[in-house]
Amino acid sequence: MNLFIDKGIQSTSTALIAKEAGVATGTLFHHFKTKEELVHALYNLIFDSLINFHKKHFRDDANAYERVRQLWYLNIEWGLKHTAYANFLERYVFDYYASAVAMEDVGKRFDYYINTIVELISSNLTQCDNFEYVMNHFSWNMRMNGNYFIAHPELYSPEMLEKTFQIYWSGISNNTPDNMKNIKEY
Amino acid sequence: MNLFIDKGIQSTSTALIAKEAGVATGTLFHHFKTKEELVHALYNLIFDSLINFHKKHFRDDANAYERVRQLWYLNIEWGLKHTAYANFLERYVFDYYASAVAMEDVGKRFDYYINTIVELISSNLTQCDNFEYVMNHFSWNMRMNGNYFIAHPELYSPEMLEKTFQIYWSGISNNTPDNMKNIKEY
Amino acid sequence: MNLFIDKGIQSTSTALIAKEAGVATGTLFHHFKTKEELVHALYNLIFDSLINFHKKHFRDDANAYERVRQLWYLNIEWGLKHTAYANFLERYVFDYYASAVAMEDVGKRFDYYINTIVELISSNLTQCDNFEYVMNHFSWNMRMNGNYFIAHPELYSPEMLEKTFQIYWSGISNNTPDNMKNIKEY
Amino acid sequence: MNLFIDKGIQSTSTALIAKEAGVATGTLFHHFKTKEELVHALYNLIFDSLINFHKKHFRDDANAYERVRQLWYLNIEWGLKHTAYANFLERYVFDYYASAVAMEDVGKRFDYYINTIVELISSNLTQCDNFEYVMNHFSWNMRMNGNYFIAHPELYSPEMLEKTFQIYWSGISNNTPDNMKNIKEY
DNA sequence: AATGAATGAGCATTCATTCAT
DNA sequence: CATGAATGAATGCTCATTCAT
Repeated sequence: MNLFIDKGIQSTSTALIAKEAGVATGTLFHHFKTKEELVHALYNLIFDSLINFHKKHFRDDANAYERVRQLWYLNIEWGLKHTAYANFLERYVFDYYASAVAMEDVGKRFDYYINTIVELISSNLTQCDNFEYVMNHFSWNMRMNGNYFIAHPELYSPEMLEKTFQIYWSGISNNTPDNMKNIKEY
Repeated sequence: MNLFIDKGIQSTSTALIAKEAGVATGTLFHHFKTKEELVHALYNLIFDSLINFHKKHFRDDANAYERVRQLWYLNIEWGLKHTAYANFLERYVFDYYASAVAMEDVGKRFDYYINTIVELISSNLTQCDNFEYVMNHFSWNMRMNGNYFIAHPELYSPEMLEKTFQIYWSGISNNTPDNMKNIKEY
Repeated sequence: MNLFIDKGIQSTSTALIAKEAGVATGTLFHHFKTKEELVHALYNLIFDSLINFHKKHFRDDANAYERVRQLWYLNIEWGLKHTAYANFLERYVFDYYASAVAMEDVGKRFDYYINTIVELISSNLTQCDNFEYVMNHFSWNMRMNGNYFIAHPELYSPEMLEKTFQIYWSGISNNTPDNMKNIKEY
Repeated sequence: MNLFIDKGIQSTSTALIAKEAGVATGTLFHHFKTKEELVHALYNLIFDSLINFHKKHFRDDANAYERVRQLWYLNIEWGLKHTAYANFLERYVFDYYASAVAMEDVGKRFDYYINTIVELISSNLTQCDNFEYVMNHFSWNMRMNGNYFIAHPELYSPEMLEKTFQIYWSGISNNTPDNMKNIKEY
């Protein structure tokens, strides 16, 4: 995992992985048919950690707003607890961006996540009713903030975490401040 | 460029580039000393296109709010005009993320961009006065929206573009709607 | 080794080495990190052979004249026993002439060789008291004669070998012929 | 020539030669069909210089001993006058060692050189009557001494040059020192 | 289950040479 | 005569994968 984070997944050779792991190259291929399978197994391990963290703490009975706030907190706190995991996930997401397989799997296990966004929209709490957009907007902002806190741990505090969520929520929520009503055409 | 977008920069071999370009491999290295130089030359070409688009349309005399809104529009519209350029940039930014050289260069040519954010903060228009955070938050949201419109061109409309900016701005701006004042502790 | 002798070290490709060795190119690089490492390993093997031959037969307790004569004999006889080794060494010495590393290593293991020349000079047996010159003169003449016998094996005989040494010695030595009359048989 | 001396003939690319010469690569091949032809032309130029220097100063009417002494002086002095030429020749001789063509050509133009050695032997002045051996021994010792003076110019003096010849001559000559006492100054 | 030598296609790069201008 | 872009085979080296032990 550390090699993948430091050098990138493609640039890390199986020989180096084996050496770092203290085993022979052949051993790698005894446990994993291909390098990709190894990478995917690591991804699953980490994704499981995330899901389990969510499962342990996520309160399903809260309302949509509270649930989306929970997801924000849980994701970022998990990332801060497991910075290497979070860093690996960033690498993985990018390198396998196009991989439909991974995304389908994510969808299945992220049902509570999806449901939250769906309910958020159907409850008319968001400015935008396009599911994909809201989902995308939520994921990116969460990732951005998680990465930011990992890169600048000294800036982290419960207040700052709450503030980041409020920045997110002020943006997407349906509450229009009065002073935004008359926007001049640019 | 298309190969880089489809397969990634590392995974595109010089042999394939040459074949696609209809020249011999040697010819590549006659024009560019290394593959990296070729990639960087392409990046410069594209970055120049972006900068020139900005220079052509950016009104420096507007206030900070209007300038940040201009940047949002200009970036996204440039991306929609040159989707391949924008896609390449996403690849490049990730693959060379750590490259300090590239970032330094960006900083120098993005002075008007940086100045806008600085003034935004000093004018007390933002919820957060940390330059790096506001900058990061702006860039990511802009990139996200740009990518979103490129992936879903059917959703693009001037109204939708304005809406995405308002979502961004409602988030980061200092205007707190009344109904957000009493946030329950979760 | 044979390829290096026939074509030169630089002009022998790793692909050809592998082919001649009956292995895949990759196998070469499994055993030796670089071509240079392979060449150096071969050199060490051969140099070890020379040193071991010397160690086995060289009588350290003889006087300087007898020791230099021994070196002459041992070098040339080793070359005749291992003509390919000697030929490779000629190639290597030239190609890596400037290589300070190799020369340093040679110096360390050739202490008895150096000591012999030093004592030869300090015993006032040579016409010239410049160490570097005497050393150089000795090495070149020895190499020349070794190569000559390898190229013309039909000319080799114990008498001819002795004669070559006497030609060398008559040149460098300080002696009038009279005091050279009773040379003990080595 | 300087590139060949510094980097070796093979390791100097035609592109670099052209650049150093301030012309386009194509221009090289306009004047010389191949790189080898260029190298050979340079060799001829330098060899001509040597031959001309010999022709200018060589006194054919001297006896064999005096003639061989002249050759020693002329060769080494030419080398000291044209160190780069001499260095190139060393490179060339080695890289094209096996080249029979070059050697044949040398033979034709070195007739006075060959004749000298032949007469030396037939006059019974040498310890050894094998032409090839005496020739080889002479050439190597001359080259060695020439290279030595080029590498250590501070050691050169007319006396030292005479001494090197005497070391050579004491070695190969048939004479007891008594009949070597009255050497005419050349 | 573990090993590590062997594989060979693939990689970025070099370079003598050609040729249209 | 001069140019320099174009060529493509060749080079040293890498690497995911295999397989006999």
